[in-house]
Amino acid sequence: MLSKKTKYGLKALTFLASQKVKEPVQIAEIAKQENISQKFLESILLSLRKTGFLGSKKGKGGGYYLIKEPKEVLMTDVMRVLEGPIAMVPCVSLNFYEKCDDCPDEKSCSVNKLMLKVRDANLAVYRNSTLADLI
Amino acid sequence: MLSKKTKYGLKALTFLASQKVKEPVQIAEIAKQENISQKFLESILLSLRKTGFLGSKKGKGGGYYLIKEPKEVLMTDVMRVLEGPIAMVPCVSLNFYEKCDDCPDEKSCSVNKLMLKVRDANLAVYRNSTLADLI
DNA sequence: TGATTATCCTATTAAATCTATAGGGTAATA
DNA sequence: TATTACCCTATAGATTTAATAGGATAATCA
Repeated sequence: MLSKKTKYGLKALTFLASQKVKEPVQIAEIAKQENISQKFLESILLSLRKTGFLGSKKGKGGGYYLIKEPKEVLMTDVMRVLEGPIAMVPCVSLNFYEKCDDCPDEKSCSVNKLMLKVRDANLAVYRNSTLADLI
Repeated sequence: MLSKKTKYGLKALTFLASQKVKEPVQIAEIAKQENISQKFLESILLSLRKTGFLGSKKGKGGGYYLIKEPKEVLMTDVMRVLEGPIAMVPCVSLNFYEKCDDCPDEKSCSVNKLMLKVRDANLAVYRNSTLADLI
């Protein structure tokens, strides 16, 4: 299942990407428009800022804004920040590789074999999708 | 993340599929060979039996065995039983469709748009994989 | 028949994760 | 200097996952 965090994060990014005027948008505004708990959204936007997707401005007229052009924002990067590893098991993860405790040999592991295919399929989708494609 | 239930279930199915002699295999044997908690595996095998993947035999010489030929066992079916819906959000699920509370219009939803592609990619993998391919 | 074997089934608990909320701090603006 | 709006940590509630406990039931074989 996709976490609410990822769902809300994607909606917020899309919302910002579809703004005509490139001015900061307040958390409250995004939360209201997208039916998201404001406080929860706050923490999500914060993490998107810390990972370089968003910029922010404090005080009156402040809010969040996209740093890059929507077509420059790859879904692989967004998903890794919001949802975590794209692979369903650590032993097939490119960026978060970890060996399984139980499995003595990855080469002969059926789970490894299947999940490798799944990872590749998902990567292909995310690598071919940008924020611009979601609008 | 893939649940342990699914991971163990897949390993057990593969273990049974790779048996030379088609005789029932005891839970304890599978648990030992695959490093799985026996009691946990017990409940997993039970659910695989109830969903028509496995047969069982009680008493001495009893155990679990595959009902179909490995190449007849589709991963789409296995995954839906073990892991649940293949889709990451209910609004793009073929077999477990549900409308989102928050989202007013699926057609214009960015999450829906992206997750539809992901679902299709995953389905393609699972539809093209059988238990025989995992050995 | 009776002892043994192994699955069947329900309930419960422990741990982890996810989602949301609370409450105040900090910086920018007018 | 008052107001606005982001910043940050802590925590609680809910849900899911993983594992365990304990016994019931059915089949086999001596």
